[in-house]
Amino acid sequence: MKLLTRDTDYAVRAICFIARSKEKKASVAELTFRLGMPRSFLRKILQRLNEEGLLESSKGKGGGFELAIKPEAIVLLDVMRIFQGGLNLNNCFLKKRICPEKNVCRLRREIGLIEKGTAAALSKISIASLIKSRHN
Amino acid sequence: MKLLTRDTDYAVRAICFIARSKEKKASVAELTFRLGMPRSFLRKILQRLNEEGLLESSKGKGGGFELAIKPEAIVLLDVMRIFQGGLNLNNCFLKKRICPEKNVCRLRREIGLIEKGTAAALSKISIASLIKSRHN
DNA sequence: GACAAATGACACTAATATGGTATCATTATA
DNA sequence: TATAATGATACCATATTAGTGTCATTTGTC
Ligand code: FES
Ligand code: FES
Repeated sequence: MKLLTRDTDYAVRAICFIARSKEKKASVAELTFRLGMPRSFLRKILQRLNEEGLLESSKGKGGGFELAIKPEAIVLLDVMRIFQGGLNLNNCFLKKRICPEKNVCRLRREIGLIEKGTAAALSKISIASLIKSRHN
Repeated sequence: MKLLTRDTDYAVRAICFIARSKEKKASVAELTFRLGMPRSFLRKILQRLNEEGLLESSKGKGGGFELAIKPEAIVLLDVMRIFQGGLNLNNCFLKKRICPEKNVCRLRREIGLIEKGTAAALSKISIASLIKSRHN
């Protein structure tokens, strides 16, 4: 299984590119060209990031996307949550009902802890930290 | 996103049940009844666990499934790998080719580390440790 | 104002994964 | 030989993932 899906991945790379660019702003055209992502798909992703408040868009000629908040303030988990809904415990089903032992279940407790650990790790990695090195 | 899919979950619970049962063996009928899982689905899962060497099956009347190895030797990651292919880095695509920066990419390195950490945590939880408490 | 260059909104599609069912064959025991 | 079990395997329904396409709207420039 994959921790990050494609859209999360594209989103992170696009955000990194924008954060690193001189103008602090980029159009879909430029991003498509520089990052080689499918144009329409990328547009959808950027629009979503705009809705969610990570990016800010400007329409019309010369428009594009820029960061809405500082690169230190954007972490992987934020992006992941937008496209994948974050980490989540799966329910245990017992005859199609949610298992009554849910709260005492050892398995569920352990998995819950692991998910928390993973989420914490994903929260430590910011866009700022990613763009320090030359590569996305 | 969910760390474990349904089949992994069912598998773990079934293995726990078998490990805890007096006879150290159980039939699909019994498991279906006691764990309330869809019968056919469970069968498929058990067959797979048999193929993969975690369980051993006996056919014919009085048959069923028993552990092929000690409960201490089965960890969550083993089961997960069988049904979900384990944790895996997603490839970065650049114009439909695998990204040439893959090896120097900061993002990929960080994600790789997180996956390793998660996998390590999943490897620490054995069936033996799960069946110590009364609940799966 | 006309035009071009940009995003907004949103409907649609294709491919794959997930969750589940069903059937017939084979084997072992009583 | 009847019965109770698994083996093998095909099938199905739904959800998720990945991606495309179109028309509307906004904005800067000539
Ligand atoms: S929550 Fe149902 S067995 Fe764990
Ligand atoms: S591997 Fe391609 S940008 Fe990270």
